[in-house]
Amino acid sequence: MATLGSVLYLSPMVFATSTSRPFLPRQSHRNKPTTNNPINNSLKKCTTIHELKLFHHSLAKQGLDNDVSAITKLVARSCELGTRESLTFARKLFDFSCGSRFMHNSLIRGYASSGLCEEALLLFLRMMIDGISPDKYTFPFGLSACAKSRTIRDGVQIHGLVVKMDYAKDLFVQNSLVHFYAECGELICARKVFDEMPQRNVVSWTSMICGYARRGFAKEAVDLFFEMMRSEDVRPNSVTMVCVISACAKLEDLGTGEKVHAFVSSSGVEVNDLMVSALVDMYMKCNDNDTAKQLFEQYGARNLDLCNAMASNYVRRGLAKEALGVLSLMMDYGVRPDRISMLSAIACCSQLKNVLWGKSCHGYVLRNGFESWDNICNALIDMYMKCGKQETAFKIFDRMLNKTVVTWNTIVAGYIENGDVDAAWETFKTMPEKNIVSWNTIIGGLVQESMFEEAIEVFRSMQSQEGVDADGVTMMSIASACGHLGALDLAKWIYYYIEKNRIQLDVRLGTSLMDMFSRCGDPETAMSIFDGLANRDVSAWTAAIRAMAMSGNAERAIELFHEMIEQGLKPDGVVFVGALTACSHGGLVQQGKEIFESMKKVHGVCPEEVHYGCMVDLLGRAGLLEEALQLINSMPKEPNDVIWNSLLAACRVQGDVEMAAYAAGKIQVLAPERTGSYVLLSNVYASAGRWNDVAKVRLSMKEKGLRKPPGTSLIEIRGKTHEFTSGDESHPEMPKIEAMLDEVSRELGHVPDLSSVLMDVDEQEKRFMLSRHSEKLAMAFGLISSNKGTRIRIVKNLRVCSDCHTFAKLASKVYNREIVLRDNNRFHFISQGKCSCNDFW
DNA sequence: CTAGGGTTAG
Repeated sequence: MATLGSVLYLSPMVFATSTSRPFLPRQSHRNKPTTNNPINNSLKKCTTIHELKLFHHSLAKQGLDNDVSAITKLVARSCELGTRESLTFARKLFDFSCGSRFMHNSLIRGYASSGLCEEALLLFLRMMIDGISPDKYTFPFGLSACAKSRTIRDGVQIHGLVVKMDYAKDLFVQNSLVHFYAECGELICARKVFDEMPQRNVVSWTSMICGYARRGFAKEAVDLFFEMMRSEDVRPNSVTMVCVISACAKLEDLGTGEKVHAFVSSSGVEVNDLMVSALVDMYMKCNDNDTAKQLFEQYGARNLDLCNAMASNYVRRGLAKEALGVLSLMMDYGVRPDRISMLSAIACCSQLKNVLWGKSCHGYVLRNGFESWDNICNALIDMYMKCGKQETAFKIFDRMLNKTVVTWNTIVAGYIENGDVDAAWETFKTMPEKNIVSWNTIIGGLVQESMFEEAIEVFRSMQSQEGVDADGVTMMSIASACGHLGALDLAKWIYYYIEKNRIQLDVRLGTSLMDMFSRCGDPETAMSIFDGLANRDVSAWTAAIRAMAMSGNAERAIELFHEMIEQGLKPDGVVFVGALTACSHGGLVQQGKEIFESMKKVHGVCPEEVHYGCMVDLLGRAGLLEEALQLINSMPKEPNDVIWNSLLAACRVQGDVEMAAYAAGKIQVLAPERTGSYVLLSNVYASAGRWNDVAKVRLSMKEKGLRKPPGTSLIEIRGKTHEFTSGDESHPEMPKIEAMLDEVSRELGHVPDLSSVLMDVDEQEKRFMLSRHSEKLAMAFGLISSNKGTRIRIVKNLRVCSDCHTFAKLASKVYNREIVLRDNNRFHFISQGKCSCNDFW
């Protein structure tokens, strides 16, 4: 496959600099009657400003340069070309001549169609001052200028004039009004004009349908299309079809899209390039790649618009390679990329972080004069920022005349991509305008940097101070932040907030919420969200499996896994991690083995390191340490530290000192900075009473400058989060907490498991240190400060210690409390003296 | 004379 980069360098013919193409108005599908007038015929042959000027010369030579009819025709043709130069030329002739109504109309139309809307409206005004009244042609041109430039005030004035001058019954004028109001976002006004029309033609319907579709009312657009099909004898044409197909694309509803497509095939509406592109775009947006590809192959890669639709959809999904493939295939056919193609191409370079290709795109942009377009500049800034070339990005940024909110957002996102949250925040604070994407960018950046509380704080100020409404993307970030904090009250509030504000709960948001509730220890709510999801993809099923696995319900997790396959979904690497983790946590050795075996054989998914890690967990838990070691040695790739750590953790539970030392040795070579392995190893030695070895491990940690990070536990009481650090006695309720701890150990007969203390100190000291573990402090605080019978939820940053685990089980029985303890590895649902982990973690 | 898809940032 030729890459974009290579084609850019190797095909000078394709990439030769072009003169900017004249802005020709779209061809009418009707054939215009040919005239035999010699002036008309020779004017028709003029396609450049140069030829028009020559024609003017020849008129002068014949003494016809004062002939009103000839000059009028020349002006009209000049306006039709629609380039800046031809319009200037037309204006000169216009200013020297009498300026008939027809000539005014021609010029207003020319200005409007080439985007010089202000000029068009000024001329409209001057025409009336000069006492030439507008006619049924002037109004559509003027309204089209207002629609294009979104100047509502002027358009409304023109509407008033239409009524006053009694043109309100003209079909063309009415259609123009519908289009104008719709384009300016005044859909209610547009609909009012539309509803009051005594007769409507296909343009009326199409304008209204298109207005809905473009303003985000895709459902209304599709409904109106079907209403048109039912009620009137008006038949849709290809323009109507393009509009309604694009509405289906925005709906992302395959069923409706297919219905409309079926109609196209049966109705005999002429299929043109634009319709095929719209269809391909629709199928891609509805996730039906096969049909999209089929159409793409059927209609060929020579179609610029079609390729653009394919490429932009690939980029949107992060498939940069595929997008570049389509574009280079297109270029192989000799089709030159336009600005839309370049938008996709630059976004590809940005995704691939390939600044070399990015630069050649930049060159092509400059050679073709695309850099005057804001969107192209935004894409280039994004590309240079993501490639770490901030200076180049800012050069483009400084030169931009129309910096929009998108431009600023691009800069903020660029900083975040480079991990510079401070710069992102400074830019965010000072940018002249913010929209929901700006907020989502900064909130997402904070979450990415693990600044969860800060993210939630920004989210709160976004609504309370700025009055900005959150959307689904905001909520996904916030749900992720909340999940990391493990704060269930907050999670419930977030769920409620989404319902209250009618934020659409699609699969992606649903999956985020499920993970949030799982991580907050509420698998029931996670599953109820899953039950309510309409279109479950593999990620959604994975979240459900994870929820069940986390809560210790391994059997249900495996059932879900099989149900998913029965429904015809293709499992990916991630869902296997979920299923295998479930087996491991639930001790389902045989099923775990079967699933692992089936990965490659049945489902064609190659097991990766994580999957081996799950298997080592699974075997180790069952006491099959030798088998686990064999599996590690049979791995196709060199095992990493995570896998050895799984074995080490298993050795701790099984009390296998020798293998523990072996595994720890491997980890210390592969990842010397991992403190966890030292701690686990010293745990093993301590359990075996080998204090000399414990001391050695501690000494070697000290030599390497490693310290065991302090254990911290979080507990949420009535919406407020309390943090406890191991040994920290600064909490204001400390006397009560101490009393509670004493009560448990004295009266409930809790015998401290002194082997959990890694230091060789005297017994009393050990006892004291144990009693000040962060999770114990948090549990004691939870017992005294929450209502009887309520669950106690604690989030710990490290693995829970075995003495604290025993303590929790005892407390759950004696005080009749459920305790949910989340550590850095898994959940412990503790109730009536039992834990969902079956004492293995 | 009036209507058209794809358009960068999260």
